[in-house]
Amino acid sequence: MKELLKTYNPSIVEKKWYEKWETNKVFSPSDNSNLESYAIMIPPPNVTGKLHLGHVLNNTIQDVLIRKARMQGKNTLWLPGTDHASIATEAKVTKKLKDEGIDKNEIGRDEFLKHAWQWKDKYGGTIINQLKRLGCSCDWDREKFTMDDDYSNSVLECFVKLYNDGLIYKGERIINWDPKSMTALSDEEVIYRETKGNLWHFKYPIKDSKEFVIVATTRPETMLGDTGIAVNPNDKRYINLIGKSVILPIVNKEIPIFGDEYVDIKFGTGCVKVTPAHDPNDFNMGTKNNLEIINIFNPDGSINDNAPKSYIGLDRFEARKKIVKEIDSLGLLDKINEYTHNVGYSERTDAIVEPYLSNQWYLKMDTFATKALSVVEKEKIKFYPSRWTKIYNHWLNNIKDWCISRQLWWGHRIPVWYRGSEIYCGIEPPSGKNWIQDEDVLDTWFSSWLWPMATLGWPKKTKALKTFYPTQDLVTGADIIFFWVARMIMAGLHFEKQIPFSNVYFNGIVRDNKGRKMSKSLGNSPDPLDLIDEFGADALRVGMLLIAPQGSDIIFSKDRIEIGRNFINKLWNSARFVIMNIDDEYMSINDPNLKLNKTDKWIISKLNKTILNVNDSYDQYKLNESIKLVYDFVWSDFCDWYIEFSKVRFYSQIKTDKKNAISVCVFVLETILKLLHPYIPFITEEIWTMISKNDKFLTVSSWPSIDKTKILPDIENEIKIIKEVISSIRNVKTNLGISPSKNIIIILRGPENITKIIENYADYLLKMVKVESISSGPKIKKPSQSAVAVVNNIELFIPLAGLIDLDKEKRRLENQIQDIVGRLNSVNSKLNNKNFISRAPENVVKNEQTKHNKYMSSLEKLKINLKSLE
RNA sequence: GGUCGAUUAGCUCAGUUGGUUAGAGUGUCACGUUGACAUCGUGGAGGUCAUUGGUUCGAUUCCAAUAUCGACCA
Repeated sequence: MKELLKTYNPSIVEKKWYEKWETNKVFSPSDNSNLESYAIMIPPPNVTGKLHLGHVLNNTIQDVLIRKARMQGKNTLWLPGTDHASIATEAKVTKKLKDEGIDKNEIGRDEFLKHAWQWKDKYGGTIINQLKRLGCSCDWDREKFTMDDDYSNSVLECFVKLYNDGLIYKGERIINWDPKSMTALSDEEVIYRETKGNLWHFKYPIKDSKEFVIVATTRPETMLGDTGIAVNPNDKRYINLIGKSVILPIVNKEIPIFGDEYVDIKFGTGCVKVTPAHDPNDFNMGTKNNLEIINIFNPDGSINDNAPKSYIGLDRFEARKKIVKEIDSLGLLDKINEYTHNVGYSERTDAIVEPYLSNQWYLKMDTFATKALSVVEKEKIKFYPSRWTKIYNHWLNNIKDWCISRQLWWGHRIPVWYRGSEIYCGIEPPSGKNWIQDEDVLDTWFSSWLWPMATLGWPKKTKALKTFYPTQDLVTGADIIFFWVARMIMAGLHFEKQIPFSNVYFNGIVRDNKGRKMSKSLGNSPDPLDLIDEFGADALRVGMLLIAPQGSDIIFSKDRIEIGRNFINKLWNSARFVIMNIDDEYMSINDPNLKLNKTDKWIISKLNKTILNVNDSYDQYKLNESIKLVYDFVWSDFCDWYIEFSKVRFYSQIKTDKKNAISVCVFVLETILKLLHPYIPFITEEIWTMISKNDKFLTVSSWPSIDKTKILPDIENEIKIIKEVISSIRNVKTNLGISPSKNIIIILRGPENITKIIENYADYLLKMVKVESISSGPKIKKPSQSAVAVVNNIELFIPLAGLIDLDKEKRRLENQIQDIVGRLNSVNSKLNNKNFISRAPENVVKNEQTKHNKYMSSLEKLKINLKSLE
């Protein structure tokens, strides 16, 4: 007999199994297999990032899906990797150098990149090791980094193809400029937040007049670049001003007043200062009305030498203060209103984004968008939850060209070469001298949109690509639906003419117990590794998933992980009990010598039902539901009832009884381990090794099959009656203050077909609720001073002479009567309604009538018994 | 401002062709340890299913409006 520790200790077990799995390459699929393929590409985290709870949720879901597919016998690939996160990484390296007194621009591009690679080598890999601690079953041999040589080559080839197809162009436009990292951003990288500010009203003197126009602005500093004043031509207040001009204060320059219907008559004063170089709407008005375009900012957000001398070099916010002060001193400040408006911030650096006229590379999006819309509309790609489809559609229907160039060094350098006015696109420079490569790199998402293909070797026609592309499922946060999901769909359709995946599961956001997002600044984000150390990875995984309904945000607290740990411990102890009792060779479930009794058939029936429901839940990507089903089966069916039933046979004098019971226990436990393995891989593998005769890893064993012929409603019903009898006796004992260990006898009055069934379980009633003897009969007399329970139309009497407290028993019966009366009222209100009888479906009416009869019968019995106490 | 989602027990959440006086875990109360587990067992209390209308024989479920919260977009 083996003896296990009373409490499960995850730390040693988890380390041991991960090493064994890795050494034995159980996570590595074949590129040459006839089996059905199943692949998931990890959303690559930032290479120098650290694991947070969001990653835990996201990657646990992927691991659950991949482990189940693997057990289902598919050729299963979960491909891991990381991305280079251009802006964030460059900012970190720049800061590190600055702290060491090194200026990035002084050391130059090549030297800077050496430092960046050192940084990557130092911090890269941290998150990969953390994923291993979590139990992720990725094929680590295929790990990719978006700046690996082969991957980089894929990105550049992609650029060249698109350039040659005329889909990439360079253009001068107003873009979103991040003055902190000094690069252009795409529209998606700007986050708008409501920000308290002011609406400053300035008076601009009208030329050759003593009058003014009043303009309102949230950004006074931009006035240095004003080149016109716009009014709505339908605005009667100002119609006579069109064609005149104003003298721009401070700059002292004449600028025209013109009419443009774009101006909102109701907003502000109805007069708009126009700064074409620093506002997209002004840019449109400016080009339409032939205004001068004056850029007044340096790339770092300071004022350049297009401004009056005293402003040159000032930071934009310093300049703002100075402008307001100077306008005021000129007597031209009309008023200042408080004003809350949306301000754009850089997603990566949180700097206020500056609209900035700049020459950038763009990708034309219209044809990409049309195709990407179509595959989702036709449900070739499905979203879970489906509501994200609308958001996806809306974005694609309003899409603008994608600004893909970034003024950074860390990333894929744009493969375009210049010589004088000549331009050439290619990975290698053309022959001849003096070709200079474009200085910019590509947006990080321009590399990760190729992720499902380039990780498999695209554009080379590799075996891996043939075997695993298209992939099946993608699991990601909805916050990158545009950045990444939509663009992968575009890239897949354009380059491989195939969707990159069939299903997209959007996992929710992990929040703290006050509902706030986890963030570094709030310090409300626990380190997952600490949680793993404290509770074990299995507990963390199952704790998170139990509270993670499809796509909903989850409120995190340690309590949840304790629930996970408690479940792990419960499973451990149920296994401990089974293992302690394997002192003999147990039988296979298919052994003809195995004799199943009704409790065996019951648990097997429940088990098959559970597998059926679990499979259904998986099919709908309801992973919280499927784990809950197994959780309930393990705890409420297997542990609470089946194991308790089995103890009767474990301690029986008949040897075959024990052998039968332990055989079924082992079978059910093995199946439980299989069902739970995707969720809690470590402990299930550990227990599997201890009980299974099979020397294969659980990780690569088979997913349980269903035998519908073993789902037996009659048996389930019979056991239900027995459970009710047992619960009723417990209820009587507790409520009357009788010790659970007190032996009792019971007397059953009612139809013999039912009372006989109950009598068959005498051994169980003795073991579980100390029933010494049972007598029964349709008309047997109720002993005086006995408690009563009504179960399935049977009166169950417990003689308690000298022990019974009549008041307590009365109260108990009155409570039960009250309950039944309530139910009866509800049924009667339906049955007394003629419309219900005539219009409700027959089976519903019949069901209500059955309930009515049942309640009436119970009520009658309870009432008589209550009366007999008086 | 537009679009979408949420609102169920003290707390965290389940609950689909509309039909059970609505379920779980946690917390709470009482009781309980010589044969798996106190990270446990047994029994109890606890809900006008946000509000108001509508559809229906019947609404937690479908529809509309309102309130509150959240997300995305402008």
